[in-house]
Parts: sequence; structure tokens; C-alpha cells
Amino acid sequence: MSVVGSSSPVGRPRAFDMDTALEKALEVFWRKGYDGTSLSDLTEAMGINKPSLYAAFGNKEQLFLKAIEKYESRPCAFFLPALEKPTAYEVAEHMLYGAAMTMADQAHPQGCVVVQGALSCSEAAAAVKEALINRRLEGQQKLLQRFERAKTEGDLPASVDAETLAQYLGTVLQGMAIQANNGATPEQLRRVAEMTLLAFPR
Amino acid sequence: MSVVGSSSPVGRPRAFDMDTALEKALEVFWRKGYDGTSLSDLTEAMGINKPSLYAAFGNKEQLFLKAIEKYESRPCAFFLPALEKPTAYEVAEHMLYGAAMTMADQAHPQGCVVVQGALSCSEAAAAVKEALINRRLEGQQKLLQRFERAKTEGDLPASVDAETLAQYLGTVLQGMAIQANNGATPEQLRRVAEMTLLAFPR
DNA sequence: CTTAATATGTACTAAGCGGTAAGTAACCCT
DNA sequence: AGGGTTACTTACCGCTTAGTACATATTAAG
Repeated sequence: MSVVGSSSPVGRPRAFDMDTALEKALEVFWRKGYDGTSLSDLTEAMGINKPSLYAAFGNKEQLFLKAIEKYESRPCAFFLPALEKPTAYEVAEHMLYGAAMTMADQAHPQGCVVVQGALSCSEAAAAVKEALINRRLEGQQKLLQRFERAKTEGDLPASVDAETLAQYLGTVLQGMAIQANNGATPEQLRRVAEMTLLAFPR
Repeated sequence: MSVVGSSSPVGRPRAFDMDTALEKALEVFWRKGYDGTSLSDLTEAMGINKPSLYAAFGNKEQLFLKAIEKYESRPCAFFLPALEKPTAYEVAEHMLYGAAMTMADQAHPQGCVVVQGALSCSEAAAAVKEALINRRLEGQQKLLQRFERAKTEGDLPASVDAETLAQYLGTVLQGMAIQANNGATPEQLRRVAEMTLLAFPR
């Protein structure tokens, strides 16, 4: 058996960079949603032809899912680090301020592709919709687990309902995505974040 | 000049009820979004053929806008009455609890069609998207005016930033729409509403 | 220099899209 | 009964959609 070296694969080398092409695809999906994005939109933005897209990424659905992974590792990179802050309050603080900065950033489409990529959609997008719902629920689940840990560690009162707290935070974060689509500025979202923290038990 | 009587219009009478057909259209748009809804989806749900649809409602875009008006007068009917509660706190309270009840109601699609009807969408839906953004901003504007009135009436401290308060409330309401799409129950949303009110100045 | 393997551009497919033309059916008024 | 008006059904339009067949181009290995 031979070891596949990533340095010199056989055959004609790919003429485009998969990673930057994926970033371009992400930006289109983010702005137009799954249903609103056509293959022509994608190939134009990625600078490749359809057969190259299909050979490299499978099909439209698989390309979308790969774009979502890229989104979570890059534009939405504030989420996981925030979970590791020392107290529950600081977790919420960093997450809200990170969202306020990111979602209204003019350097890319506004809002959050996990929220708006396939919210209401055709039956053709049903699988994608499910995948996004699961991502949102997973994020909230991570918050819940973090808050339960905080209760055992004592920086969150034992009387607090961690599930409601996680859901409240998830609600505000997702609402901020809509606000960003409405044209809210980072400063406006930051003030919303401040007010949100007023309801946070300490 | 003759007065047009609504009792006996000339010509063959319409074989379907425009109002119930519009409700059916609303339900489809609500569930699938503007881009995700096809004319076949609409005609099937409304029980009419395409020429009837076009004769009665104009085209897909105009039908959508009429469906939104119906939405605001019926399923989303909690909004305007809530504004007339005697104090700012009660306004927020009724609005949040109304949203919690409505958005997760299993009797119709979950969430809010004004939020999810055309959030990320194709260029063909750009006008619809703009219209929905304006509806959301108008709702928030009404909240803002109500809170400013509350400051003059004394049931809201003069130190409060009414704009941020209105935006905070709008954020939570729109976030609840996403939560409903995630499968949240009315009870869960009600608990989120309770926690939201903890940040509300009294 | 050939062979195997992969990527490329061009051109195509079947199906679905939003929207409409044309003929017929049903109603009111004279 | 006939004319005017409106709504109905059927069949169609041009265009776009997601996805692919095929021939050609580019590489590494033998």
C-alpha cells in the first residue's frame, strides 16, 4: 500500500485554490441564502466552471455544508473561545460583544449564515435547514453545559435556571443577526449587548 | 357617475374567496420563504390556477406583500394592542408574552414571516427583502415612540436610553422567531420573555 | 515517449421557473 | 334573447435551474 503524499498528486493539478473558492462560496450563500443562490452565482464568484465545482465539492448542498464549516472556523470564531472565559458572566460578555462586532461588520455580509442561510426554505433545502437548526441547537447546548459547570464552580448562583439562561442568550444572539440585517451598526449592537447583560444573574 | 356597489359586480363571479386564498398563500410564504415558494406551491395551496392568481393578486411579489398585510392584521395581531398598555413595562410584557404564544403556535408555521420571509434572498426578491426590513424597522420605531412617551409620562426613568431599549426589545422579539424555528415551545419562549423583562428599567 | 490520472472548458440535458394568450363559461343589464 | 363584462381552464412561452457527457489539456510515473 502506498502513502498518499499531499505534495505531488498524480494528474493535472487544480488551477484554483479550494480554500479561497470556498470562502467566495460562503460569502454568496451568506448574502443570498441557500434557495436564493444559483450555481451561476457560485461559479461566477468562485471563478470556476460548474464541472470544477462538482468535482471539487460534490454538489450545491455539500458545498453549502462545507462553507458553513468554514464560517464557524473563521468569521464566527468568537464563539468557542468565549466559552473558555473563567466565569459565566464573562462567557456571556465576550459572546455578546463578539457577536456585536462580527455580525455588523461591513467587511462581509451582515448577520449570521447559520441563522439566515436556510430559515424558511423550499423542500429542496430541507436537509440544509435541518443541518442549520442542529448547529444552532448545538451552540445553545454548549452554552448550557458551560453554565451548568459555572454553577458547580460557584460563579453562577445555584438557583439559576441554566437552560433558560442559555436560551435567553441564544435568543439575543440570533436576534442580533436579524438586527444586523436591518442595518444596525456595531455600536448599536454593543449597546443591546450591554442591556442584555443587565438581566444576567451574578 | 355611478356608485360601484359591492353587492352585484358585473361579469362572472369569482369562484373562490380571496381572503381565504390569501391566508393559504400566507401560510406557504411563511413556511417556505419568498424564494423557496413556487407558483405551483401557491396555486396548489390556494386551490386556483395561475391565471386566477394573476388576475386577483397581480404577481408573486404583490401577492406576497398582500399576504404580509394579512399577517400583521391576524396572526401578529398582538403587536399594536400591546403598544396601548398603560406603562412601558406592561407594553414590553404584553409584547413578549404575545410573541411567545404566537411564534411557537403549532396551528401555523413557526416564527414570524416578517423576519424569515426574505432574510437572505436572491436579487429577484430584493424589493420584498427591503419591504420586510422596513416593516421591522417601523415596528421598532413604534416601540421607540411609545417608550419616549412613557418617559414624559413618568413610568420610565428619564435616564433611560429609549432607542437602545426599543432595539433590545426588537432584538429579543426577532430572536424568538428564530428560536421558534428551532423548535422552542411556547413555555420555553415565555421563560425567555420573563428573563428579558429582568433587564427592563422600571 | 507512452500511460495513467486528474482538471479543464464547451455544450448539453430534463425539469422547473414566473408569467401569459386564447378560447370558453357564467354572470348582470337592457 | 343578446351584448357586455368578468373569471375560468388549457396550453403554452422564453428563460433559468441543478447537474453531466465528452473531448481536451496538464501533470507524474514508468
